Amino acid sequence: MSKSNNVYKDAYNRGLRLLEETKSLPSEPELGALLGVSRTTIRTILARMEETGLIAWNKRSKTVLRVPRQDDFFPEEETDTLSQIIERSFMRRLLAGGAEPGMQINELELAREIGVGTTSVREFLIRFSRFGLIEKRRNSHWVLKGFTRAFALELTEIREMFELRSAAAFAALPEDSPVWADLDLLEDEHRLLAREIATRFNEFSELDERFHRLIHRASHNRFIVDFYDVIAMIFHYHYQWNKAQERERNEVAVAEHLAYIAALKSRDLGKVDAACRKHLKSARHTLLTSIPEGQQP
Amino acid sequence: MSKSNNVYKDAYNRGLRLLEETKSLPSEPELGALLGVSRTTIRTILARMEETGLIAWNKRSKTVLRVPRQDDFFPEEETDTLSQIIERSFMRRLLAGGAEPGMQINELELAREIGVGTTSVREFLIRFSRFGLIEKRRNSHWVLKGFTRAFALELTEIREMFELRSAAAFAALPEDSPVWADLDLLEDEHRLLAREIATRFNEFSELDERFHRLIHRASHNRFIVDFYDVIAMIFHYHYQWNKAQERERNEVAVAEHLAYIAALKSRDLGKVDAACRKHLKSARHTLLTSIPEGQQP
DNA sequence: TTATTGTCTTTTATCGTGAAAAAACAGTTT
DNA sequence: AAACTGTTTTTTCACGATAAAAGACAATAA
Repeated sequence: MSKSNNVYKDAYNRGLRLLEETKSLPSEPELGALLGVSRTTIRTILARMEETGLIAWNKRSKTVLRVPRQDDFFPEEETDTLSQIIERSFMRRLLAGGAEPGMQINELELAREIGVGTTSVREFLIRFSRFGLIEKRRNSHWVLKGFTRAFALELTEIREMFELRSAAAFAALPEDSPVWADLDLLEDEHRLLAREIATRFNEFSELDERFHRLIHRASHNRFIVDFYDVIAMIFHYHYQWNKAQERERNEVAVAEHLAYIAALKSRDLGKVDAACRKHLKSARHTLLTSIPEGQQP
Repeated sequence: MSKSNNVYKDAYNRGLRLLEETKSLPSEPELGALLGVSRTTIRTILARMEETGLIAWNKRSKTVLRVPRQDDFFPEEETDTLSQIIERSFMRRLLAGGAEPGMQINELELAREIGVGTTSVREFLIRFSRFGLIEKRRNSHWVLKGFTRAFALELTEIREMFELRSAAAFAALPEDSPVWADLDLLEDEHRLLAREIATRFNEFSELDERFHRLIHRASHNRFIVDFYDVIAMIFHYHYQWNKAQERERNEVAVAEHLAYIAALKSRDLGKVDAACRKHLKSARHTLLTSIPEGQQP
């Protein structure tokens, strides 16, 4: 196998959802823009849709014949990127315990275990190295630095530095900047979530990321914006392994976000600083308490 | 060709220099530690040294027979890593002009031009992407963001944030920390260079990097330490293309460093902050004035 | 018995190759 | 003629294979 066709499969699945809404599909370039793939892939999708009797396709006319059934969709797991598969697998090992700091990482073994080529694993490790959890020894193996307390402290130190600066930049943005509308929308979503926190608390992490990314973007600094990838990645997995008091934690965080948003809207730099600091402090606390004890150096 | 033996060649060249100093070489493991390579490579080196009549090798005894000549050394260019070759080639293109921001980067074309496989180029681009000069479009090509004024400003913003913090951490280090001795040594080197600046001004860049890395290390934060790689990389190439007033610039910088060092030794946070700010300001100015005009967006 | 050498095994670095996906080009339709 | 479809070319992505380099193990010498 040289390259999986997950791009096609994922786009196909998303394309199926379009069939539920319309009686005929738009032009190929339009579909390409809609699904974010090339026309080549669109044509492969259309070909299969025709084959399975979902549409009648003749040049410009693409008539929907029937609504897609559950078994028309490709299985979820076949739509993942190789790097997503590798990352998940790698993080599972990392968090499963037994992954002590200092331990060496074997490309070949990882590749065999996950069932992929070594090149993909290498490329993943290179990409992953910027998160600061692993390190390469010159023409030799990788070393696991581990998700330790030191890591969490170093991460949050930078995060706090960057976010305080971004928040200040945000508050200083002119009245007519479109970000204020974005902020209003996010505020509404927060209020809604706060009201239904009892049942929807697990939707917070996604909202959290969108909120903080909006703030960081105000810095207009690529290094600050990019650094949020590290935070997002850590929090993504952190949310998965630390379910203790998830509802309570998220409830507190939503309230802090609302206070933070109010401070931003007030444009009062003192208030912004205080609200930001308060939220970051509790975020740091949450992260620190969740570090597995076995991984202390 | 599947893998070049540059590790061997480079270690061999460094090994030759040992022959000039001693009459017999130490054990294989010891040599390995000395040259930073495995025993396998050491044995290959010894085998060649024996073959070319440099040493007599019999088990433990490795007697030096003659001093190495110039033609015993492998050519300099054969000792480079592939990634060094690719980086140099890539940067040359980037700085040669005609590399407008937004331009797309072609892996295959790069690989062909440099005469290497696509895998190596891909891995280089992934590694290089953390410098913020290029960006990947999801399952498509890379896009050049370019060495623009915006880039320089974003870079220096972070640099200043990080260095001010590191410098403060440095000054707060206890009396008995070994960094003070390192600082003393660096101070001496600065004084020496200041005295002979007329002839040795081009040695400043290397000293500059060592000095700033020492400071950054005091932060004890991997993200801060790692970020210096971005700065070092930019300054490395910056020094190559901007030779205007090099002597004057370096003379000023050496003086600023000495003031900075004095401030650190005084442990007076106010003085440290002032000296650091002053130096960073002139460093930023130097960098900004050197940005090629043609690359403004 | 401990470090060192000789030998064998494993892992990393790099390439060429082939399928998936993108992009370019050419011919059609409205 | 502008946008679309059909066709061809190019590029990206991922693999297996292979030489370089590292590492492990057994045999040996101090």
